[in-house]
Formats: sequence, structure tokens, C-alpha cells
Amino acid sequence: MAISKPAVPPRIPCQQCPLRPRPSFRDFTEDELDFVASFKVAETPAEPGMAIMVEGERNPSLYTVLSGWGFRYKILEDGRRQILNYVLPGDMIGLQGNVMKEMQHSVEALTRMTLCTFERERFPQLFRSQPTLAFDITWIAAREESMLDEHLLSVGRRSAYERAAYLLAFLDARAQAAVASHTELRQLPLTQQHVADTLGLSLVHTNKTLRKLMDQGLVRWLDRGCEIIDAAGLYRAAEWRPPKEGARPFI
Amino acid sequence: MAISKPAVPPRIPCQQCPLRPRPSFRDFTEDELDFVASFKVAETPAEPGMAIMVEGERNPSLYTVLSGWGFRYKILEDGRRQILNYVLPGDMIGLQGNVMKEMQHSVEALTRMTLCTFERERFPQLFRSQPTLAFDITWIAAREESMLDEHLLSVGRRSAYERAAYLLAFLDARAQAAVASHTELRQLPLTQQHVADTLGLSLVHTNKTLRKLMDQGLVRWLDRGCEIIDAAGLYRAAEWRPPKEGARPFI
DNA sequence: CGTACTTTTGAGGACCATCAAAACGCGTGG
DNA sequence: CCACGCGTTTTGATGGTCCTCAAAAGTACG
Repeated sequence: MAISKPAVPPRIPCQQCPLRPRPSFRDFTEDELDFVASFKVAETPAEPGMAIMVEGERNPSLYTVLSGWGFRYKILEDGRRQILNYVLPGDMIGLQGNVMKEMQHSVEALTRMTLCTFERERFPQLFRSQPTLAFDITWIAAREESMLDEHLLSVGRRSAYERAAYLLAFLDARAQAAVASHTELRQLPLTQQHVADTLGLSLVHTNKTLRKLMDQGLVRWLDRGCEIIDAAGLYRAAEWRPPKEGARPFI
Repeated sequence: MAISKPAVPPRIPCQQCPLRPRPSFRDFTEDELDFVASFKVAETPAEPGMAIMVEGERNPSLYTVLSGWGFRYKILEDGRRQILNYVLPGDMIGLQGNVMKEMQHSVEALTRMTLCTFERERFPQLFRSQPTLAFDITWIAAREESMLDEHLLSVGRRSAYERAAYLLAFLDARAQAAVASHTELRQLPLTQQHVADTLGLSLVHTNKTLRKLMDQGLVRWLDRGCEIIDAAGLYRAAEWRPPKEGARPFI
């Protein structure tokens, strides 16, 4: 057998992180960057459908998404599933594990992902030596809460049509800010089943609702995802208002 | 005119905080207590129905609930309201304001409340000099997120009956942990309208759903609140599982 | 080129919303 | 003390949104 290539792909040093230069993320000092780099213990890949975290288990590590999409969800005993939110590049996964003994939700990869891995036990050190980064952690948690608030408003009080439009607008806006491909190819890697489980609707009714958005020429549905055709029109239909947050930190 | 009593009631020093001795809250060191005491700028009362925070406004201060109940909510332009969560003694109000320019939700008092007031601008100081307290802030944010997750699961995937049972069990459990009156008088200071706006249901249907819980002898409805008659039965109906969290911090 | 997943469509029924109005409790003022 | 007004709870009737069941058509993948 010939000498095989190393299984692990080359690891990206935090100083050259491809996410950091993007306009939506805040600038870091040398010192902060060095700390984060020393804080990162691995770079983990994940394949679509793979479980990244499982409700009820303990997980000694937590992650930041370097690339790809995933989603957080909970399921009831009889199998009913509720998707809570999506995770995109720059988002943190598993912060709750610092507080609860066990994970209270699961996380699954939607596309191929790359995750920067950190260890929980070194968190106290971060809080002791890097107050600005510590504040960033709070920032991140508060942002997640804000998204959940909005989502709860949707599921509780908006009609199916409003919910669908709002979700797609929300995800498109996040995707633009986080991955900003600028290639005009605005795609969301979701199935209609994911949309249904996010909006609290049945698959059948979700399909009929999305059809209305399609008939208006706002989006198009591919086999395993959605393409935004008329973003401005979609935002209008959703009565979307961009959240007023400052430049975004991430670890 | 005779010498009038001072308008402000005597302020409770943090060192003698009535909440701290309760078993669900974690112990603080002298140092931490002194810091929190210096951090507190006022003690503010709030009457039922009063707005504590308003969506879209900036608020330089944030609060910890010393006594009483309140709730967080959002409203759509046409008046549809979604209650996001309730705030009980020991809970923090307005943490999101540290991140967002403007408040993304409103907060209203449900009963008469007493609030400990803090100033946002002194937060960096807390993060610099009190890493344990800083970590507590993250803890609090993560706990809120966890409650929202569960709530979203309810509204998205549970039936009206399941939702109602779950909400009452959830609030009873929180009330027991936070105020623990031990007087066997388990009351929740809500109207059915609040329940409806929390569960994403109409008032009429909420009433018919709560009736089922009443007919089973689990709860009783008073004029402006709900009394838990059979807590064990209610928990069973709700399939309630207590969250596994450690001793709870608060600022 | 079959198999598994996803999207689509139709039909019937359950759950929940809306409309309307009555009954009840409570505080206020006559 | 009673009348009044207001907010809350309750009930009935009707209709719409959304669910469930069932099955077909389309698409990717090995």
C-alpha cells in the first residue's frame, strides 16, 4: 500500500479565518485572535444528516460553524419534531451545555459542515483572562434569544403564509450576512419537511403554502432546497425588518 | 404640613437579599455580594399593567426582579400579541438591550413588582473585574434560551390541551422554585387572555381547553388567576419533566 | 433501472378561530 | 346598600385553517 495522504485536511489557523474579514463580523485584536487560536482544539467535519449533538447527552465540546448549514431541534416522544433555529457560519453550537447538565436539544447537519471545536472546561479561563470575549459570549446568547423570540411570535401568531414568507426572508438575510456569496445564487439548503417542522405545520399544508409563494414568482423549489428569485418581493411579503444589531462578534 | 415620610421605601441591601437564601439560588462570596451591591443603583416599584420596557425604545437600565410577576411579549402591527415568557423573582429583565440598539420586545408587570435597577454602561466593569458573575450572566441567558426552546416546541407541536397543561405546570414549577411560599397556596396571577396569548390560541378556545383541566380537578380558575389544586396530576397531564440545571445564579 | 426521498395533488374531517352575547365578579360612586 | 360599569369568564353557533390519509409524479443516487 502506498503512503496515504493524511486523513485530516489542513487546519485553518484562526488568524487566517475566512469568516473574520466579512463586514458583518467585528474586528479582533491580535491578543484576542491568539487566545481564540489557542482555545481551538480541532477542526471537525460533519456530513449532511449527521447528529452533531443529541438531546439528553453530555458533550464536553462546543463548536463554531466555519462553513455549512445545520439546525437545532427537539422531538416529543411520539416523534413530533420542532426545529428551533438554524446554525450558519459564525454561529456557536452547544453553549447551553455549559449551563445544563445535559443537552436540551439536538443539532443536525443540513449540508456538509466544518466545525471549529472548543472544550467546555477551558471556559472559565476565557472568562478570567478575556473579558471582551466573555462579553461576546453573552452577546451571542442574547442574539439567539432574540431570534427565538421572533420565531415564537411567528409560530404563535402569524398565519401559515406569513410564517413561510418570514422564515425564508429571515434565512435569506442571515445567509447573505454570513456567507455573502455575491454570486447572486441565493439558495437555502432545506426540504419542505424542514420548513414544516420549523413553522409547526404539516408537510402537506406547508407545500400548499409554499406554492403560493412560488406562484407569485418569489421563490422556486429545487429538489432539496429553495432558490430565492425575487428577494425584494419576498421581504415585502414577509414584512421583513432587518434586526438592528451592531457588528457581530464570534469566537 | 407635618413632616412627611420619605416617598422611597427602605431599600434592601443585597447582603440581606431575601431571595438569596432560597435553595434554588447559588451562594455568593462576600466579594461578589459587595460588587453587586455597588452595582445596584435603585429599587423601583411597578404596578400591575405598567410597561417596564417597550419594544423599539432604548433603555439605559436593566433589572432583576426582587418580587412579583411580569411578562415579556411582542405585538404585530395589527395588534396580535405573543407572550414570550414570564419573569419571576430572581429573573433578569432587559439583558438583550446590551446587544441590540433597541429593545426587541416589551415587558409588562402582571402583579405589583419590585425591581433592582442596574446600569448598562457599567457592564464592562463587571466583565473585567468579576469573571464569575460574568459567567453567571451567560448562564442566565442560556437558561432563558432553554425555556424559549421548550416553549417553541409547545406552540409548534403540542395540541391546545397539551400546551395548556404544560404551561401551567411550567409556571407552577418556576413559582415553587422562585417564591416557594410553602403556604400550599399555589396561585398563578394570570388571566385566560394571558394564557391564550402565550399559547398562540384564541381566548375562546383557551377557555374551552382550560375547562377540561378544571373538569379533571387539576386547577381552578379565579377572577384574575389560576389556582393549582392537584399539582401532581397537572404535572402528569403535562408530562412535565423538571429541567436538569444546577444551582441557579442571579445578579 | 430500481429504490428511496422529495414534491405534489385530492378528499374528508378535526381543531381552532371568529362572531355574538350572556353571566359573573369586583370596585366605584351615588 | 344598591346601581352601574368594566374587565373577565363562559357558552353557543358557524366557518375557515390546517391536519390526516392516501397516492401519484418527479428527482437523485447507487
